[in-house]
Amino acid sequence: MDEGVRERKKRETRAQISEVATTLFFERGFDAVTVEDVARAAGVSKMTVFNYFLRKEDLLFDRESEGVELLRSVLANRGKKSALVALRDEVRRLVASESVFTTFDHSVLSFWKLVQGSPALRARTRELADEARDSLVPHLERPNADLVAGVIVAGWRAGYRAGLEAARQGRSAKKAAAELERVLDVTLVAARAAMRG
Amino acid sequence: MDEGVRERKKRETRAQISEVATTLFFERGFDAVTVEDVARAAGVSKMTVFNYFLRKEDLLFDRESEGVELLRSVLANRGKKSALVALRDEVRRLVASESVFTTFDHSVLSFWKLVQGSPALRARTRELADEARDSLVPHLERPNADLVAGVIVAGWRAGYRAGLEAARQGRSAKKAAAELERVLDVTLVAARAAMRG
DNA sequence: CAAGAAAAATAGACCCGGTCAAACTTAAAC
DNA sequence: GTTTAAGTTTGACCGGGTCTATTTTTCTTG
Repeated sequence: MDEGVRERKKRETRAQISEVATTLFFERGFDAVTVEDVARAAGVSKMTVFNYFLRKEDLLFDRESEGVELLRSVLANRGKKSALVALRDEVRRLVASESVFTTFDHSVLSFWKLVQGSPALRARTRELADEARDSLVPHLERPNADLVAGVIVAGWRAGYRAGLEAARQGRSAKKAAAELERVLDVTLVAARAAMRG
Repeated sequence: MDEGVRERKKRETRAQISEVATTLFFERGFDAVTVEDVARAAGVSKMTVFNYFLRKEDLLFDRESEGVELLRSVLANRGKKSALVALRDEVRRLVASESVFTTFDHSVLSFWKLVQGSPALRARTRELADEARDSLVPHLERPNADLVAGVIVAGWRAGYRAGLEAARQGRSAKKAAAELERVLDVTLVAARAAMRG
């Protein structure tokens, strides 16, 4: 028995809450929805919500940690490549596979707008960025590892912003993705420069 | 009449509150002190505290915006220098003038410890970093300005961490400051690389 | 100097995110 | 079917932060 009734219900409840919450957030904006609103709409108590999600922001960023997970796995299975090259190659692969195009479609633009509209959510993105940086440091060669990790994360954020901005201006998702790739290429150069010292 | 009783009292009250608050924070830790504690100790009401300081964190970071101010003035009066060189020169000047040494003395180490011990304060430092980045962008040459600003801020943060870490390990403030300067030099190289593309 | 305008401080109620303790419900294990 | 443990709920509580109405204080002007 891999999954009893208990486990199943937990998974369902969690998914239910997250889904309901996301819907409400898009309808009314993050700050205008209280946790109790979410709880009521999900047919559950406020405590239960906080039982599944540590912070209110996690209701939205639930699968955002997948990004950190991907980062980790790329660095873990990089063979003889340097961390920098492995990351660059992964980005190229993503852009080539076109799966990244959906990153800059309309739905993600409104997601971005939602995030930008809430101080708490913006703060959470910053926190996630710092976490990514810290988890990156051990995979980089010793001198200046902290700086290099910071540069990479700064580059990722800048690339993301550039892509979203391009998409916001009505350019195609493909062009937006290309913009992301370009900024990341520049970032790679900068990171290498930082690594040499 | 440049300053009536009204202005003077405002200034005094504000200083009083900030001072009392800082003392309490160092005594008991940021999260263990409530705003009402601060208000009571300052002989004032809670509302008055929030009247002078928008957020609780501002009670501690009151003069932290001086840094942003310095940044602004350096960039404004840089003559023909590039923004990057102007910033590098300012850092050199600070380190040479030894005024930066006090940045890594014991009192600032405990300040740092205080900040690191509180999620709210750490979040605020991240917010300040992003604000600094955004205020930097307009002063940089066009292509990749956003990325370059991000690199500079990442470098500044990394340098600061490096200096504090050196100080924490018992090295002299002078050596810690030299460490900061070294990281910033590397950052300059990386930023230049990012600028060229 | 007196009286009213303007600014600032106060008390108090209120909202929301988040935590805690204790009781209750439900599924698991025997 | 009874015990045991996990999960949920309720309700109280705390602290940051906002709002309103009231009072105190300073400034101004006649």
